[in-house]
Amino acid sequence: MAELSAEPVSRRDRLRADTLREIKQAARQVLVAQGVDGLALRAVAREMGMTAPALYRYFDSREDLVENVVADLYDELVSVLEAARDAVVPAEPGPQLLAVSRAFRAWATTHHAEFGLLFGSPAESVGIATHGEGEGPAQQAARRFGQVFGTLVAQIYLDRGFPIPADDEIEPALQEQLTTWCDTLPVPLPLGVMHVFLSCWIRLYGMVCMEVFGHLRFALEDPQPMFEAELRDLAGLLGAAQEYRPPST
Amino acid sequence: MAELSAEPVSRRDRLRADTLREIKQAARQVLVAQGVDGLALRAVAREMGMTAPALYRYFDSREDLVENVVADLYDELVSVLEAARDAVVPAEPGPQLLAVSRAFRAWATTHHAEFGLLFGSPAESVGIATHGEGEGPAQQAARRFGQVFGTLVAQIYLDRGFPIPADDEIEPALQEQLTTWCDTLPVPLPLGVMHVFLSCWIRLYGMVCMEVFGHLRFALEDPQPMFEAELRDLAGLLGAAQEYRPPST
DNA sequence: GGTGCGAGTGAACGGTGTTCGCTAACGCCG
DNA sequence: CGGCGTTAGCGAACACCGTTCACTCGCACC
Repeated sequence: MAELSAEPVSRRDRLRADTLREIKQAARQVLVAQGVDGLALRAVAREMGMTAPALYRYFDSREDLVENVVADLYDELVSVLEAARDAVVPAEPGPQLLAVSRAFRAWATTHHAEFGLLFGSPAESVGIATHGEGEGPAQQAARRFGQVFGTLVAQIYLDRGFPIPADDEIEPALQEQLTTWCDTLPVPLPLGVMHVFLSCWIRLYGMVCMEVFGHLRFALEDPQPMFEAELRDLAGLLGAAQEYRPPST
Repeated sequence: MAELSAEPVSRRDRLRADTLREIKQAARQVLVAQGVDGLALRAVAREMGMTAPALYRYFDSREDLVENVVADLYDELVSVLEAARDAVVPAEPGPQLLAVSRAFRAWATTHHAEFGLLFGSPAESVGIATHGEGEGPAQQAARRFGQVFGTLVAQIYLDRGFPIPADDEIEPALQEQLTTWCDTLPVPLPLGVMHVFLSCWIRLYGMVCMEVFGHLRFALEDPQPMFEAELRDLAGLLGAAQEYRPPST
């Protein structure tokens, strides 16, 4: 009952896939234990009783490994967000977006190093490596991540709408870009929705980023209340002000 | 006429200060040329015809050097922002804030590596190094940087006011923190002003950060129009909607 | 059952941050 | 003016890094 189908999964391939998983898992452990810059090939290899050159059978370079770890982290984050979303009853997009946003902040604040890798400066991580050409696995995973928020906002808009700027209120240069972006979506939406979504995401990203990177300590010791205030404001923008509820915890 | 006063500036101290300046300048050149992770002690020393161990006469560690470079970069950024502010005629705080915000984005987009060092993940730069204890030179410089925006917002509020939330509309936990922050200011301001300022700064930071770190490429090719749209929105929040003007360039 | 392929190793190269012992020049004081 | 202490700077060294290369071993397949 194992491989009835014509899968070309030889025993070797299976072992290889296992080691590949184990490497990424070890890399992740090193990442959380030692931080981003402590993520050394030799450390990863040591973690799993191997030597550093052996890793080159599985990844082209440290950069390549990091990129795959990033992709895995995105996928894990997406799972966390989806779990938070699906735990909301009744399943209305407004409260779901609140839950997902809170889950995002919770993940970020409890996964410092990982968050820095995904959302910090890509100077020494990834992003421009496969620059210009086809997007690497990290970019694709990042896209899946964005879709969690995007589809919820789209759902809210389609369900009952919220105030959006008219097309001619948007600067032509921005209009054009939003249009080409909009054309990549399966469901056509007004440009104003994309605008509002971007603006909301910028605020959420800015808030969480500043907190995790410690750039909010000059004013706030515990940024959680400020985060909730921003969240309430964002809910208002999406016409869900009456749906805002204080955090359950 | 040189040192008539009782300054204890011996010739040695003067030379030392000069070399210290030269080191930081060289470090900056290496930073812009090689990026953040290329900022190696040996590279800095090579740049100025020295050897790496000699740098330890001036800095405790690479971390220490980077922290001082960060402080210098903050100061330079403050100078740029102040120049942009003072070039506005007539000197009204609304247009000045617009100019400063645009100058901030311009500096960020043209000084990638430096921006990442100042506003990116502090994992491998600075910030938690002097953690808990007295703030290092970088923190102080960051404070001066924030004041450029803060005083302009305060000026706008004192000049003609803008809508702010009442104290009892702010969650108690946030109220308390805003109060302790407010108490450090020379001029007492309503808590709502601090709230609005924080919210605006979060949006500005989020926008610029996402652009510089490339996290906006999934939607926009040229983030400038979106930045202007956000700016106009922020001007509206500060009751300066009618003062908004498209960028001069 | 031999053979080829691939996983894994150890050594090596050039690079890094950092420490230590040394030299040599400089400022200060007698 | 001469000796002395301080200090800037150097070279070697250590441990670590990413990466390459020659090599061995064991499994899979013909």
